[in-house]
Amino acid sequence: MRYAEVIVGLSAGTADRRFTYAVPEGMALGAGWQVEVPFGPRRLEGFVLSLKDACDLPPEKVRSVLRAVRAYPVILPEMLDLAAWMHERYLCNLVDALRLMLPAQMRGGRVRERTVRMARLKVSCAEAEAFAAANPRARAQAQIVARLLEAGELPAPALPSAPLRALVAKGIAEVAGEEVRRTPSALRDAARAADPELTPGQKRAVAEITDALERGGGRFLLHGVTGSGKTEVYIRAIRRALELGRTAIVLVPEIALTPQMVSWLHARFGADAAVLHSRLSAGERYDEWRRIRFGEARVVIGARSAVFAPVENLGVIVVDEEHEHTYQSDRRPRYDAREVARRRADAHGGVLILGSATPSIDTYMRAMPGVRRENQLTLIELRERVHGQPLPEVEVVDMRGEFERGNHSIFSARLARSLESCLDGGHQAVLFINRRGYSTFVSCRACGYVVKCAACDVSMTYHQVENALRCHYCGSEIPPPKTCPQCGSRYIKYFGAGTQKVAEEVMKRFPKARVVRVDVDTTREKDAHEKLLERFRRGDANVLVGTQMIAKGLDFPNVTLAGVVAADMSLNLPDYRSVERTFQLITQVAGRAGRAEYPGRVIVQTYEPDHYGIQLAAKQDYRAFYLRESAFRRKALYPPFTAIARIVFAAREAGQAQAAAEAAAAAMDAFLDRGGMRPDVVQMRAVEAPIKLLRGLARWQVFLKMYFKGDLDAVSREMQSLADRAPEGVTAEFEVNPANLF
DNA sequence: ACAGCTTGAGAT
DNA sequence: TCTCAAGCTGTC
Repeated sequence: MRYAEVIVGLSAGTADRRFTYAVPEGMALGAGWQVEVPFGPRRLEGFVLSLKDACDLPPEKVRSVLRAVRAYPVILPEMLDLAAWMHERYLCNLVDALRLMLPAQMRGGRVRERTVRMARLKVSCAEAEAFAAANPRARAQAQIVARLLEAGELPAPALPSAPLRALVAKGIAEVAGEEVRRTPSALRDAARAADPELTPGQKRAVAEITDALERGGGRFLLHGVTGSGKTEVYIRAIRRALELGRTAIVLVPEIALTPQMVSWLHARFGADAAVLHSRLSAGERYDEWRRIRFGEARVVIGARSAVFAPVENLGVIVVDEEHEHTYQSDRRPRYDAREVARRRADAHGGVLILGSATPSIDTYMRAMPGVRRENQLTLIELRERVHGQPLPEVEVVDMRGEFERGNHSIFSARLARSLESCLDGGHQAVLFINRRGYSTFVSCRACGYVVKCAACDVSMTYHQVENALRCHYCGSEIPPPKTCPQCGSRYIKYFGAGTQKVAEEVMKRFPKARVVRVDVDTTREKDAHEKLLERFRRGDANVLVGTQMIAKGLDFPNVTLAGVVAADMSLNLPDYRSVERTFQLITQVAGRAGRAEYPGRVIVQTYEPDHYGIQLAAKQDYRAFYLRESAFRRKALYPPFTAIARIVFAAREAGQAQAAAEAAAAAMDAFLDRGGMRPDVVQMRAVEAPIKLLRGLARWQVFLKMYFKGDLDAVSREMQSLADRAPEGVTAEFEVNPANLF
């Protein structure tokens, strides 16, 4: 008798272990297979971890596997190991890790087979034509016959159903389930492109990476200035991997924001490329997954979750724009795709490439000397842009001076002049403002009241197009007040500028401007993002106004001006990474201008022109910025020199959240003393969260900061278990080095 | 997740 | 001493 060790599809702590089932005689089964098993009174999906020949449980307790859901292992052995590692590393249930590894529609047992019903003729061409001629009154039927004669077969849902049914009933046509692969639109009809000539820097980078690939792996930080052609380096490394019979994964921060990366890869790898991302339809995603699983597609491109693509024999894994925080999952399991990528590369003896023009401080530090061997990255630098264009000049404009000179508009004289001449010259401009909506907050001049969301502790943003105040955290909307809700005054004023206002001002002041606005509000619909960018690419629009979602990877040759309307907006956020993020934003924005033959100009408006983050970004001196910023982090005891962990407690009543946080903090105190860990901990306390009310729930947190050398794993385990035991009515979320501190 | 069981405080 | 509901435990 054979037995299967199964992880059942129940995401509960007490069920998060192996259960042993008997394998019925003759049932094909193996590690990584998806099964259906009896569990108490219910049937559940499960995953086989391993098979064995003996079982020490009393026989009456052992039940049998009901069926194998699919006739092949859905999870490869390497991925089973990966799930086990994630279980340890991210303190999640094993099932939750396993479930990340297959598309949503394959979970939960019953999955429809992915067939499209196709209609085709059941009789010869001559007979079909004869039928059409003999039945002149059945025009719709004749039309279908004509279309089928032309096309051979057509998807049944695309044809009028009543006449089609009639044809089937008469034996003229038939409808059968046919397996059809749905190819995502991005992959359709892309032309194969030729290889461009590499710069000397690119050649060196490719040589170093492919060398490592052939010698059993390596980990690289590819630090290349904007426009230095990092993508081409990825492509050549991937090409080599394919030549060696291996596969590749390319991760991008968000697929909708980097359509060009998708088309580049497809242009170079054709049908070898597969795309995985959240905006695919269920069917598309399943088909792509299967193409990958069965080796039909060997290059996978996708956002965070594509790191779990079921490739075998992985040779290259690229994490593009490595510094983006979208690589950290905000849901459980709270994995970091960069870590998972590294782990997969190691498991396959493959190469990991982290690429960025502005690496995170954390990553760059690992490319410096003196780092522990297992964390070490090899630094490869691309210092020159591909066509030898210079990096654009960045001008920092002091907005305080503008105000003194009587210019109260959102554009400095410098930016206004530059935009004017850019448009006069027939070129295009990109303007960034890191806030969507029209006005960033609404306030009463008489009493100073600021309109806040009723469910969240944040001020509401005025959206002019919708004429509503909107909360950017929970999405709720209210009509703008005509009088102050607090003092009744009618002097309600709108402060600050968002994308809507900037777009409006541009149209008002520059008659030549044809504006497109790109932010979450204009890109909610499927493909809206691509359509808006396409308008800009074709030249139907000449000014692109947007939030930082447009800062990445855009490559428009006719853009000669890039402007940051208010650089301070991200500089003064209450987060230790605000300077790093501002530096990244300015550098990325600067990289959008002057990518082809015309030189680019970049204008950064700020009220703090002397801030090192802004000055060094203007000089585009990453190394100097790194040295300065890492010195600050070391001194102020911020990551990566320390680790931050927190449990956020949320409850209807502030008192409940506070009590839960204080109880957990007391338990942590006891734990730290018991384990002798106190000296490693910089800080541990219960405090109100920076945003104390979110979606109607009061929030408190246990905030912990500890030295890098401390036993973070042990502390994390304790904090996770405290979070798991949160009292009734209180939700608790545990996070290590969270992407957002609110 | 959910059923079946234990256990504990009030009602008879 | 009985009863009902709220916590606890086990699910191969």
